[in-house]
Amino acid sequence: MTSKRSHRSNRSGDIADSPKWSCDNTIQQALATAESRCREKGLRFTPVRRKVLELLLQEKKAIGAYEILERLSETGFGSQPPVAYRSLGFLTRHGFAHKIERLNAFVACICPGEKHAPAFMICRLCDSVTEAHSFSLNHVLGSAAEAKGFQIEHSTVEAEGICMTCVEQLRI
Amino acid sequence: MTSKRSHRSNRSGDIADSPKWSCDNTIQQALATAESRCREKGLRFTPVRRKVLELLLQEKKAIGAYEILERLSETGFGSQPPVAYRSLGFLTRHGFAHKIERLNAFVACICPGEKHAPAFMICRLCDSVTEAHSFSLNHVLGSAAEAKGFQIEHSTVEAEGICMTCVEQLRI
DNA sequence: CATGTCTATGTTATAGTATAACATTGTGAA
DNA sequence: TTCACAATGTTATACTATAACATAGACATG
Repeated sequence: MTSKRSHRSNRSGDIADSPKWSCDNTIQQALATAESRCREKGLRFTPVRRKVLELLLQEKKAIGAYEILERLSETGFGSQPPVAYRSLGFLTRHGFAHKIERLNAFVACICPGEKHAPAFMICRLCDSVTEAHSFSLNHVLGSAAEAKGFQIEHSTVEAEGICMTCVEQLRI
Repeated sequence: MTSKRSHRSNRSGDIADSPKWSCDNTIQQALATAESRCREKGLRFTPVRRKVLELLLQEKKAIGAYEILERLSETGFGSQPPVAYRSLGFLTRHGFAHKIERLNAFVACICPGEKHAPAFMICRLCDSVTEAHSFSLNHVLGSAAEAKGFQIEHSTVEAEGICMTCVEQLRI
């Protein structure tokens, strides 16, 4: 593949790629939060896991396991897929990151360590992924399921379209 | 992988696997409907495409592209991945089938050829996939997006859990 | 401190999912 | 008929993910 993902990025790659969205401060803060959440729960927030979360936090986009892996190995960690997948598994299992199913890629969570059923907005122009929480969405989904006698254990809600920033770019 | 999917099927495979959920009658009817929808829209409902849809209609579960491919080639069609992927692409693009992102697998659509934003209920015990339509769900999702200035073009809603039948089995 | 146990990391190998690119065939309009 | 285009078929390869086993750390217990 010249890849679904890279063709998605053709437009405005300059916008999405260069300026990191969060300042280091925020990232360090998020990492510290994750660390204490882990301590509380008796989980081990090891160096690889921390590094993977840091990499995710540095991006506004979702990143694939192999891109993570590449950056990990540049930093001296192992260079084989399980190294990335295991940390990603840990982070997603414990609510520090999410997998975006439509992209086979991952994002940091904005409310780390909490139980929640988020919805994601994926911009097909700038590739940004935004996490949203909607009580009513989950309520309605729950009702729809209940009506069929279905017990939801995990929900995936992903909307693809155009984000506000890109919509505005188009109007100009 | 001994595979996520095959381990998912360990329980009650007997229930889900043997009896096809729809009688041939219904399947033939669905195929006929698809055929006329295609005619209306000037689309070509070719033999491979028909066969793929038929295979999907025969299952209550989602099936992977390679499983489809295998059955296709047994029936005399080509045996290489694009053969399956192209038909699946056609069927999903035009609303005759859906991809279940969490499973990397496909299901026939229950309201073929219509524009709609379905939600799916995936049973982790019997692997059944049920399509549901909820106006309010889409409404709420749309509102949540609108609140962020996001324009939804396509939505993916997939709930994983336990279906009514399996819940009842557990209670017995 | 020694030791056994459990978790995490690292590696090799391989399975599973998907598409690019090009050759060939079929279909329909001019 | 012939041209243009869509569909099918094939080869080759890219991308995503996990199994299985070896090694190394963490940590509780005697």
